[in-house]
Amino acid sequence: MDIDAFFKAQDQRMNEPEDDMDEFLERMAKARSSLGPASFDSISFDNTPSNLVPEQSYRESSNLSTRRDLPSVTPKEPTFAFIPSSIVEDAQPVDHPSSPIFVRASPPRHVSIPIRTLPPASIPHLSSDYNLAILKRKESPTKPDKPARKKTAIDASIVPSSPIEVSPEPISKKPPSKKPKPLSKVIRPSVKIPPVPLPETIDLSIDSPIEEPNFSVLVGRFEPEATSTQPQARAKQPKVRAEPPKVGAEQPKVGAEHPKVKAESSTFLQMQERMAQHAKKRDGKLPRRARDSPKVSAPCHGGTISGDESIISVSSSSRPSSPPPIRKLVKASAKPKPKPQPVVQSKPVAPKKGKKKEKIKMYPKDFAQMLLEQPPDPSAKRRQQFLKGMNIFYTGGDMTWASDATRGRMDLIVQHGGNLFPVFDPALVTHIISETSSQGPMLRALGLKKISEVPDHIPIVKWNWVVSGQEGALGPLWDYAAYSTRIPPIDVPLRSGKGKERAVVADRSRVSAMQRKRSIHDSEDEEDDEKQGPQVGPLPSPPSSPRLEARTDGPSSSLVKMEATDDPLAEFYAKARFDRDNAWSRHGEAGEDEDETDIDEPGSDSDDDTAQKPGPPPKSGWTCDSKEAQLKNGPNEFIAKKLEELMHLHRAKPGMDNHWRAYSYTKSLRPIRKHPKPIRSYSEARKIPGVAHKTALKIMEIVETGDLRRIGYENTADVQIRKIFQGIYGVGQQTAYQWYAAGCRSLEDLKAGKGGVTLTPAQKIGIEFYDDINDRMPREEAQALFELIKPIALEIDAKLEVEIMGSYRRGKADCGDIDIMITRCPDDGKTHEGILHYLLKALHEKNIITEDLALPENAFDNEAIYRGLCRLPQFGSRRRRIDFLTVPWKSRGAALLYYTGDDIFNRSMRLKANRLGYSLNQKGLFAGVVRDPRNRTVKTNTGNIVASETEEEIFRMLGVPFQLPHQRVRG
DNA sequence: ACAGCATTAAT
DNA sequence: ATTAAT
DNA sequence: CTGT
Repeated sequence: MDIDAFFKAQDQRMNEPEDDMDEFLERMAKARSSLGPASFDSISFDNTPSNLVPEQSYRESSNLSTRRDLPSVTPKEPTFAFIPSSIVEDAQPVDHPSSPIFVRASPPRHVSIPIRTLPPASIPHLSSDYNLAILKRKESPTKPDKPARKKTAIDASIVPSSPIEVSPEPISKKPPSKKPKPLSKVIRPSVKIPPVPLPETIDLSIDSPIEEPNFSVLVGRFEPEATSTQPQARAKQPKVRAEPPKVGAEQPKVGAEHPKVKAESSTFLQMQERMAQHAKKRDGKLPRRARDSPKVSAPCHGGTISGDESIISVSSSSRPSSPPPIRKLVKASAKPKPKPQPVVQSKPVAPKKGKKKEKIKMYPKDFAQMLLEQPPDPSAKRRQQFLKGMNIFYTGGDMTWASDATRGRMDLIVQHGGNLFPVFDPALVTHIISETSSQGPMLRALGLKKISEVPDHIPIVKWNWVVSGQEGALGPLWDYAAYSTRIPPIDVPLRSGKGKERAVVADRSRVSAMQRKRSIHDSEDEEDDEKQGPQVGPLPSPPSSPRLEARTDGPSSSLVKMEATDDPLAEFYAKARFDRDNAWSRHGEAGEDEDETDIDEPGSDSDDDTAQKPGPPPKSGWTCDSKEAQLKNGPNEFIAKKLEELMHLHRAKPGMDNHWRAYSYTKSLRPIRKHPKPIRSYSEARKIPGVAHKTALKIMEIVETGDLRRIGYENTADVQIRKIFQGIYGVGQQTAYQWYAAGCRSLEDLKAGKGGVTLTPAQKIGIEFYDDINDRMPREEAQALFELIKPIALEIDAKLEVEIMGSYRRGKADCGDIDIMITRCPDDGKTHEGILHYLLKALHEKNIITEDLALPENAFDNEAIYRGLCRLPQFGSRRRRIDFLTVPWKSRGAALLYYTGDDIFNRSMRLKANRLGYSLNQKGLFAGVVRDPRNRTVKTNTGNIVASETEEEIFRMLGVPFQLPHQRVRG
């Protein structure tokens, strides 16, 4: 598919007025994707990491875009653009000077959105305001039907970071290079819109986390519509505080009197016109190439580039520049490396049509060259020169024209001190940074036939790597490898966490030396651990690490190696453990052992488990199958700790990516802890279930350096703050994110209602007793409370069954909360209905329960849940979280099982139940559940309860060996 | 390329 | 319909 | 992030 097809799709769309937007978006997406990012010129974005372009850049950057002189298009009514989801991922909130709600994506996704017109009919809920909506397109292959993807999902939480600027006059009149006078006007809900000239593109930032992998964004005017779908969007709006009424007078009215969107036909015409223009440009003006220019070194580009710097409309926020040395280098090196890119005469895409400044199409190489020619930008000095000394060859998605993205990145490379190379010169280039992971384009860009032709010492990393530099230090090269098959050399490790300040310097000799070692390492990966040990160590070995030195000293036994760890006695501990574990598995629980060693990954089996019935499930692999006692204090605990830390960081972040990442760590953690001996090699790590390449690398980093730098990168201020917020009862990722986005940075901010934040009652309590709630209580205290409460309950009805569950029941030494289950045998005709109500009342009176967090819908129901805070009636006692739940007698087993946990264990049980065709919840185990094939979580029919009264029953039904509460620890 | 960790009460 | 919680 |  090419651009034509793309437009065609759009056309088509226009001709079919109403109906499904999704479909359209889908098609567009298809068209777009086949187009390839680089060629899709009209949608570009600047990926500038936020830290590179620190804070105040908000205005700066928005200027940038406005600076671009866009042809003034005066579209009729609503115009919309869709943005590929790929550019908005990982959006992070950033402060905004004037309004807390305007946050910039970070790394700021600077989005230039081409505005295209679409038939209004296809856009639901338009208003008179320019705004954004996300159309979530959740369709997944499994449920590709329309019902699944409702277009209703409009999420107004995305706001233009730079208010859409609309100048009274046609844009074309705007003085082009004019320092973008501050956004002239903000269109707000009320601006009377006489056909307002729209810029062809607008710049905006995305502020809220977007979890949907598939979505599109509409830009347009939202019609205030009291539709049912609207409320959401609206609901969120309030939080989004309007910016100070700059627009003042303009704000009059909205809605009704707003000209209804129509004029489709004219819009369409216009569109056609524009497309025609595009076509013309495409055909007529094939970009003059500088391709013929012999050597790269030759600064002979003047000719090819008609015009001055202004032609470049790099979306990056600063002018290109280049440190002198670079130029030198380039020239010096300029060997005829004339591997001209096999440039497919690809069709230029969505050419910028601007009269004043036309963006000249250039090949990446030419653009790079031009960058080098530019006078250094003084402002560049402000940027961290973390790429200094590196000779970088950058390639975008393909070798067609340098897209805005490519240009911006090249610009950034230069600005951060990198020596940008227009062409790949294996002799000089030290780093290859790519945007693509597909080999084809990459090879074309490099002018090579095989990736393996790239000298080993030259890492090929993704752009992400550069972004990582924003954090203060570049990430480990190997974490950003563009090709998993080609692991870049380990770069100079920054000594433990604090190495942040230090920039990585690419010392080629050292690098290659390391690479050599690396190769050895790799090739011998499978070899004996004893031998391997020494080889692992020598890697980067800056003189700073005694540990490494110890290892490099010579052939050392594993014991010697272990000696290098913090605890001098570690070896003995480990040895002892190793011996014990071995003995244990050999003798004691041979059968279980199998069980132990394999994955806790449920999904794997389902076979033998179903088949098996007698005895302990052989080699199932359900987490819940294997008994688990003490898996702490393993020889790899220090590794697990680090990984766990990282996991928590990921968990604190929004987005599915992080979610699964964290989940993945959860799964690998157990096996790692269980690993009987210290992990010493990459291959050894790889063998551990749940540990694949990435994690193995991390493990090795921990083993070798005692630290995991990724933790530092991940542990940014915003994450920390969000973690604090999430510590508040009733606050999760979303809320924390929103609050952060609203400008809150501390609990005080929240209390003060900064950014328009409003707290729910529960949240207020959560803040008030923040520390208490987040601290765990000693087991004894839980017990004391329980023993205090139980009699009170029994006083109300002596036949109640009162059980303490949760971590207490699992025998933990400290408890995060107290879970008390209440039930009652109904044999005598009575139930515990209403008990909870009276019990709560009594406890309140006795000041044991002090605050309520969540009251049961109906405390008289025999199935209710209460959450609150309690305390021992003693001076100085602290608040403790307490939950009461009443369950029907019949469900007590299932409830006990569920509320005893732990959660991982529960999920595992449930998953297994699912796979076996059951469904397990706190009410019982159900058989014959029919699930909606499109959405497995939807039960068409609830099935029949097959077990619920006792835990044993449920275990048995699921073929899981019964485990005492304390054995159910999985997390 | 894609699924994976479920289920529910409360809001 | 979304969010937090187990 | 892992495994299929």
